[in-house]
Amino acid sequence: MHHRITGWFAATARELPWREPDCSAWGVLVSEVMLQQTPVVRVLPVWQEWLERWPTPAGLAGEPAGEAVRSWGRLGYPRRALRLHAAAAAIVRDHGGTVPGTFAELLALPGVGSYTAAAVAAFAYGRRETVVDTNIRRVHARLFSGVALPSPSLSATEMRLAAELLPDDAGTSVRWNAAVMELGALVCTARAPKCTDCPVRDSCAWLAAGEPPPSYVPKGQAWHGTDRQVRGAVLAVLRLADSPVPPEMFQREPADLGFAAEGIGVPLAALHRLNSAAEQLERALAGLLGDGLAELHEGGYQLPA
DNA sequence: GAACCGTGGAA
DNA sequence: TTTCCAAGGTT
Repeated sequence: MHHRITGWFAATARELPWREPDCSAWGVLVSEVMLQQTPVVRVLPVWQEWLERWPTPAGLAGEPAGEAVRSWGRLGYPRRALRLHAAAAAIVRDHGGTVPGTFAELLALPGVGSYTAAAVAAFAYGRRETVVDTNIRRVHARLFSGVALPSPSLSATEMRLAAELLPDDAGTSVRWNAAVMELGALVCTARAPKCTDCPVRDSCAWLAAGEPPPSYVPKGQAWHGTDRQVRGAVLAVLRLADSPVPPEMFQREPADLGFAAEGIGVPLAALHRLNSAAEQLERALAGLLGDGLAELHEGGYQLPA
């Protein structure tokens, strides 16, 4: 099993910049955070820009948090940008500017949970870590448990299985982690898995069981009409604004604002098109302030300085 | 454990 | 057009 999957990986793995041998641990950390719930193709260009602009944690830590949020662009979940900025500051303060290499040290960084800590320790430092992400969970679920999808939340049983499967040798374990993840991303996908391309289809418990459907229906997240949608639209305005945006600008028709809406007219119009209640807009603004994604300056909203 | 947090491309 | 979901983390 290990040989077949790692052999497949060696032959077909994607060339990604954060997988290059000369990629720094900082580059790996940035990639892992950006890849949290965001597809590779959308991360690639933003990652390149970040690493050119901030090749070290100190570079990012030396700039306002708002610059991290602004350059995050439309990757989504912008709190990740804020936490990456905070992580950079912590790395400078507590680790002399060098990304730490142990699971525990990494886990202590803002925005770094058990997956990201294990992934950075493994992929940046070659350590033997039990890496479990959504891809690995799905592969294990099908291959060994014979079910279409893993349960909604990560269980101790799954962690135990992943730990047992991990090769003893550190270098081999790193390749194993990356290979299973890649298999889940490219072949053993959530929808329409490409089983004919799978190197271990002969051993798959799910295929052997006749591809039984999922035992539960994943409930999707609502989007239209939600606070999140309004937050996103407000933040799109703030990213483009080069001066504080007065609250009333979020309420009015952009056409009525005239030259005042110069530069932010498009995202302002998009926000207005949502036609959200004043109460919802206030909730979104308050939420952004509370999360540190925005701050008040001379009566207007702006990205954190 | 559940809720919440963005965005865009594919099916 | 709507739904699904992508290298999760925090509260």
